[in-house]
Amino acid sequence: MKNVYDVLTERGYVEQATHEDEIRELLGKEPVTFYIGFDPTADSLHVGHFIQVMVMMHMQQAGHRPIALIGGGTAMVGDPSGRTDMRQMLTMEQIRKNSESFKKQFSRFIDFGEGKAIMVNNADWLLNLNYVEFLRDIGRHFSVNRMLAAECFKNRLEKGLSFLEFNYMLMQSYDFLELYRRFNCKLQLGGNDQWSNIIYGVDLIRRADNASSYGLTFKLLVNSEGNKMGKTQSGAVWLDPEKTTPYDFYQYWRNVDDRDVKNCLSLLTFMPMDEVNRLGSMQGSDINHAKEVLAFEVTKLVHGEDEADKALSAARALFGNAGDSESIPSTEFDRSVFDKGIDIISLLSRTGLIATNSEGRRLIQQGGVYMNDVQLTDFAMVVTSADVKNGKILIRKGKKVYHQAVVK
RNA sequence: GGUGAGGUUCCCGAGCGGCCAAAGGGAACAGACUGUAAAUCUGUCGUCAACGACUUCGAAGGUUCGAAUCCUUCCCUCACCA
Repeated sequence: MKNVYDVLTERGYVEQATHEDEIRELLGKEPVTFYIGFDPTADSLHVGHFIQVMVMMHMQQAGHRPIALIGGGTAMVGDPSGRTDMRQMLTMEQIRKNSESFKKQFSRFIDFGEGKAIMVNNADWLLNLNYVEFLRDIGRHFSVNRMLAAECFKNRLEKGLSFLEFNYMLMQSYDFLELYRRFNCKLQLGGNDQWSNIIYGVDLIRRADNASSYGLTFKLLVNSEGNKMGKTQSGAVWLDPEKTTPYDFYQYWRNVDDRDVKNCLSLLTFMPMDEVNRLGSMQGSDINHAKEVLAFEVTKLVHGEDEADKALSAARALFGNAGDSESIPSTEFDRSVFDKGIDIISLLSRTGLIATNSEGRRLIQQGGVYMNDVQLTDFAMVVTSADVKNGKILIRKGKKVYHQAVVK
């Protein structure tokens, strides 16, 4: 069997490693317990987290034991890495709720059965630390001079960094030490923005327990222009179907830039690499096929095959002419609404396609709204039962945002 | 605690008594072109019962016919000093 380190490298996950050769050797010869931390700063994981989860899945498949660490304690502080300003502080209650959501989502991807994986929350050990004790045991191993030189604080030194956040690094390092002691966890993985935090953890384990540990970071999911992927006008692309519908999720991947297709296939699906290479190197409009595969595969992983099928089918119905349009996002309306008639602006507003009435008028004036594939020109028009086709009205905003009003 | 510089519409950033719903850029949205791609071009981009009205320039008061612009107090940020 192929060494998982080589798999991760080949697929393009790996960015930096503390000890490349040792890690590779270790992963090749024995099951290794490793961890990745996730701070519950929102009520759902998003695609940025998903790439980390993918790594965990690869590792678990190779026989290693993942620890999914939920940062209930560290979220109280907030990681300053790569940020230009301080995070909004979360309340205990929010963090607790978010942690619960994370927990559920992890269980969908990772097998937590009998010793195969562990889920922990660092709130369990961080929240009850004694300040002075912590400073004496842990704090003494940290050099402020070195910390200030760390990449992750760089722009914060210009913009301002509170002592609260400055401590984040110590807490994360302490997590690693704690997991090393509890579970013999010798390897910490993370996004490349975590590099500083990780190497200080490795350092701490050496200083405190005189033991070796390792760190490995992964590429962040960025597009060909270097911008973080997984952001849309309406926020992040979430894994929670309530927050990002499977259809929208599918569409996000269906619409990636040509140049990102290969990278996404390799990072976000389990497709064999020769297939990834074949699809990723398609040229011209052929690459649309590869995008369809990408969207389908990622949606399948996250939402299951049923949802992926539905999304694929809906997309084909709307953009081609095959497939059925069942699972296009929809809003239900009472029959009486159309019997009476409803002005188009209110209709758009109730479907959530527009945020304000002005936006709706503008859209129509610009020719950006279609009803049953007919471009609208009059924003004062009234929609009635006569416009209902087969119990629904298909509304299109712009070129590719579809919504249907379903009559109940 | 002292001194200095600041807080402007999603972001960056001009404006410093009327011509300001506020330049410019970015993001975003729509149109054209396309392949549900990119690039490019055009338009839009506070709200509303919309040729007008209303609410915005950290907060609250005040001066003025008139304030984002001046004054007072307060809150916050940054820099240097302590």
